[in-house]
Amino acid sequence: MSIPKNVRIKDIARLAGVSVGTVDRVLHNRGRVSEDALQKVTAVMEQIDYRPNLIARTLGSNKSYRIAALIPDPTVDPYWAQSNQGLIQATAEWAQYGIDINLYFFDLFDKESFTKKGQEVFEAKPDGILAAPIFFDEALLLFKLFKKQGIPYVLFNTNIPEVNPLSFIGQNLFQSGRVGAELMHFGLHQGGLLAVLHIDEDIHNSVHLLEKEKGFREYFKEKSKLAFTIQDFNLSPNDTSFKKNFNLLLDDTQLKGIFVSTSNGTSVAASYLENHGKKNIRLIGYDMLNENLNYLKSGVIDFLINQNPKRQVSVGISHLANYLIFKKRPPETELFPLEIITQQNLDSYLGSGIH
Amino acid sequence: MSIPKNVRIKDIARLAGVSVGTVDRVLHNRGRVSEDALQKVTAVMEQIDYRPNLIARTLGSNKSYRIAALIPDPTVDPYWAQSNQGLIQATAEWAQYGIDINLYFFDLFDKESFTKKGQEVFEAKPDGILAAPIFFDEALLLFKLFKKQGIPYVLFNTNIPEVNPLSFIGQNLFQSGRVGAELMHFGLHQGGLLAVLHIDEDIHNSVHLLEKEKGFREYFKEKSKLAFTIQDFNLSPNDTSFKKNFNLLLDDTQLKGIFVSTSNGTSVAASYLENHGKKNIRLIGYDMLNENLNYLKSGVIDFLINQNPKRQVSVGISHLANYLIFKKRPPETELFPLEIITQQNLDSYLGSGIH
DNA sequence: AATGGTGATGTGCGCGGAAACATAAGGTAG
DNA sequence: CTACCTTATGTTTCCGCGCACATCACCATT
Repeated sequence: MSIPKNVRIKDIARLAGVSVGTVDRVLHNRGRVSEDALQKVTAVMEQIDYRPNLIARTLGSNKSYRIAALIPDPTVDPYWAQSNQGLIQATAEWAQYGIDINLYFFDLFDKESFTKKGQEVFEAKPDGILAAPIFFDEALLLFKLFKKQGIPYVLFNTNIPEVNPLSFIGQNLFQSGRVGAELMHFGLHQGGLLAVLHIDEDIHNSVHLLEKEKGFREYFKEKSKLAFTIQDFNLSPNDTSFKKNFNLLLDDTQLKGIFVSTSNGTSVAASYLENHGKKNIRLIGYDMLNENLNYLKSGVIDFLINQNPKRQVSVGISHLANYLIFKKRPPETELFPLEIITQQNLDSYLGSGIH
Repeated sequence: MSIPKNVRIKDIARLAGVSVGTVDRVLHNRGRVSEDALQKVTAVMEQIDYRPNLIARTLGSNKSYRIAALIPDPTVDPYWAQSNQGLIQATAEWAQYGIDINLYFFDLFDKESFTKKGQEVFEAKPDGILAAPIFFDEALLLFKLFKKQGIPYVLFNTNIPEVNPLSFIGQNLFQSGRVGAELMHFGLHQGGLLAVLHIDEDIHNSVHLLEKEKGFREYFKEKSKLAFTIQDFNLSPNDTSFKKNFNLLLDDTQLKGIFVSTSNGTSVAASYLENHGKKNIRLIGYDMLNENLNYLKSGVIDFLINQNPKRQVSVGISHLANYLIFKKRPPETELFPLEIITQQNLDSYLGSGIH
């Protein structure tokens, strides 16, 4: 076994009969290199697998980068609070590599606030951007601007393929609906009514919630031999008729299961279900928010599908940082596994450092 | 917002009024420092959050470390083949940090082979060891030896707390059995017979398989309102009576579900179940081996619990490498999440880079 | 008093790459 | 022909740390 002592720029220079400066210029196409020298260097390069020492590169350059993070205000929403946790963790992790993360929080229910904070990001001229572009039209405009400026951005949670982000991080929502359906189906041995609830204060992400519903419906159409009716409800917890409508639904003797498409909605549904006292209704929802975990432990919620907002963010930052420091291109889209959380595996998820 | 320009050793030296050499000696408790100087330096250290620049440290030292990996021969077993994948990946990942990984494969069914390969590792005097110590007694002897030598070792898959590894990476097997039971229970609406199968060519890890069974049984005792009989079987696929026994089990009209405690056994059980043609028997097993995945896709297997051998190894190497290079102590035990794999979330797991 | 030992402290080099800087050759305009 | 610019190329410095080595003060031994 030969020891492939890592090739250095110095080695290439020696082999090509030029100086390290020239090799450096060739490697970074900085020009100012004669045809002759370029030939010699590329010839050597082709024969040798040169992999620059990233450690040395980072140390030398000693640049510092500013990344702007544009997410909904974490103080008013537990889901986005988890994203923010990811940011805090990433800040600590990347500080010593000269990555500085600046936070821009916008109001989850106010499109104008998104645009305003987006403007602020623009004026700050960061070296990279991580964002949850939950308002489609506004985000479209904003990121076309960033594209023109050549500032790289990574999107998470919600994709906007039209603006061609450096990378998108999230989940396959359609498939996520199918997983929900599968879990639901697994526990049922007779037909009946299934409810798909979109409980949200706002309708901005209705398109995405609908994806989950479509997957949920498709699975049942495709797989189930039993007869199920699937009804969907768009509810806002602020609505006055919310309580009435919900209890009406729970009164239906045919009701067998509830699938909630939002993380915050999951615990709302759970609280109603618990108060109503009805047993044997399956409840499947999203995400490891504290309230959800309590209902999972007490058995009101059967399954949670984990979207892992914290890790989405931390991977997003990591992609940006690697791109800025090491010029390493991240995957165009990174779809997270659709993790299934139950009463019994919950602790193992909480305990593992990854979450 | 003040910019906390990263503190360097030089800064500490300046603030404490000593030279960088002295600071260095204090930081690494190398001694040869006067009480006076030590006071001054520690005083500064307490006021300042010094975090050494790992980049510079690695670059400068430019040491190379040899890690020995002691695992069962991956060519004869798909489970250990996945572990080996993790090793291959880790080798590439850590090469540029000067980490050299040497492989030592032993025969999964031969204790002497384990001891022999262990001896070889010992003679090679590596800087660190990653091992799957599946033969308890032999491993006990071996690692006491390494402990005496002061060579750090990380264990995975199977723990031997008696030898105090630098870190153990694996899963809570008891809880894993509970998860299996929970999933089983979720799909059943009437009592009957449940079988726990330990299908293994060998009995070496019987203790660990038993942990899973204990968890499985406890869950049902604790949670189920229906009447279940749980029977356990120790089977070896090489055994002549294997086929007969298995079909006898499947003929039992009371049989409602099968829980297989081993990854290789899972597909064996699945093949018998499929051939027998009996429907509505739940099958739950372990790990994303190719054969298992096929049976999961075709619906013979309902759930797989993922032990993630590949990631266990890659995390193990990462812990060792960080310890050797950066002196960063890994957690004493790192228990992986008990991931639940189904037909519908399978692709999301295969697609995500983590697995 | 000269020598040597010891412990405390400071200095300087090297790691690999990036980039500023220095040098040398060649060409052009006045 | 000189002054000056351009382009190709080589040389040096810097990044932060670890470590080998140099230095120095102090004390003991002969």
